Amino acid sequence: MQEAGRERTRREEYTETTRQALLAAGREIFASEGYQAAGIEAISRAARVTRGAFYHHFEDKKALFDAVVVAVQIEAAAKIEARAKTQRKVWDRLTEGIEAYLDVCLEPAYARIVIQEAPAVLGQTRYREIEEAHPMALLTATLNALKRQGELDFEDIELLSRMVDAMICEVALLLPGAENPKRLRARGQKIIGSLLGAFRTT
Amino acid sequence: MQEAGRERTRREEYTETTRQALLAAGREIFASEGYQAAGIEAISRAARVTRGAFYHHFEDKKALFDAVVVAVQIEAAAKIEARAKTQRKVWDRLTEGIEAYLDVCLEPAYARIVIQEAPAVLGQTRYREIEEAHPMALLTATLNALKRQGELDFEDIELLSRMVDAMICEVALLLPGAENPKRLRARGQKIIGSLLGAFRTT
DNA sequence: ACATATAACATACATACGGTATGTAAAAAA
DNA sequence: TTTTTTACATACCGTATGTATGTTATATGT
Repeated sequence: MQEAGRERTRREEYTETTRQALLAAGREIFASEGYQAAGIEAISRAARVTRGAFYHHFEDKKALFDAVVVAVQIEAAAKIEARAKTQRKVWDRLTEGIEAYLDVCLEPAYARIVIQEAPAVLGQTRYREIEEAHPMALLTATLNALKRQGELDFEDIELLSRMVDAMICEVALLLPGAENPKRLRARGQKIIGSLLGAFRTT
Repeated sequence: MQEAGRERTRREEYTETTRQALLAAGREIFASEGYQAAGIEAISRAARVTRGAFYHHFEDKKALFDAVVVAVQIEAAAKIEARAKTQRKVWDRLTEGIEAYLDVCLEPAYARIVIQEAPAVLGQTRYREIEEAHPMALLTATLNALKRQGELDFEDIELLSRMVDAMICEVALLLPGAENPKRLRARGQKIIGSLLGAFRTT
């Protein structure tokens, strides 16, 4: 049995390290090969362990994928928040945050793992659960702040957030295949801006 | 060798029938079990043939899924077009079409096969190819008509269509889990309407 | 300090599923 | 009538997931 407030043992450090290795390997291979083509054997080898170790740390393949998505989303939210914080006025934070979100969505790993595959692999409900807890929480919070300040007027901020989120992802998925990405991005931002503008009061 | 303009033989009718049976079975089982869980064996059994027949008609599992998605999308486009045609003014056709599109997205089979799984299974590019050819073509055409009539002003109608499409799908995916679907739907339509309103000139 | 238990893996095995190669019967073509 | 082709069925193979069992090092209790 473990004592309550005990020091962290070396062994625990090791295990945490291998767990992280599995997570990192999964992230890599899921991003490059896709969920289905990513073999547990390959992931384990990349983490320099056997499949036994894998199944010791994760229930199954889906569980690893879930963990990867959560990790990626937490990271994304952090990046976005950092960028947003560079602005003082709330409305500027919003536009900066959207900009940052778009940049994140353009990372190939994020696009493939989170946007393209996660909804299908984890199911809509679980996917939204993760999304709501992390990157979308920022959007919702910012829009709510604007609403409290009387700069924005709409009943259902949660829904408005989702719509903006959907539009950002749509633009992000379109960008890699566009013949003029800069222009497309500008136009996309214009559309998103127009939507928000429609509910802007000041 | 086959003659050029020859009559349709009974045998050809039979083969077409089994192909349709496979397609129908695939549609059923993909909708209820999802792509990954849907076994080719199960699909073949449901179509009352063996796996040999399956592989005679389709290259592989993905090919069947592709065919199913195309069929579903063609059907969807037809439904939407029919509903839109009930209106005379182009702008009313647009809103009626959006309404119809939402209804289609709410069918569980459509939501699962087309919206949730198709992008991941077929890949973004192929998915968009199908989407562009069928249900989105209507949206784009209508918006372009409005633009020509001078009722709508935006440079990139294609992009605007995609945005509206994304918003509709977002609402549709949110609806089944909502505690007040009617209200959510109304609010969603309001947001979409606001976006279009932002580019409306008249 | 020593025995015991448990955590962190490795190994081996069972199973299932996708895909392929081959076989066959009926119908169309020659 | 023979020959070929089509539309399947059967048999088989490889691979990937998941599970059950073994092993070793470390932590714990006496």
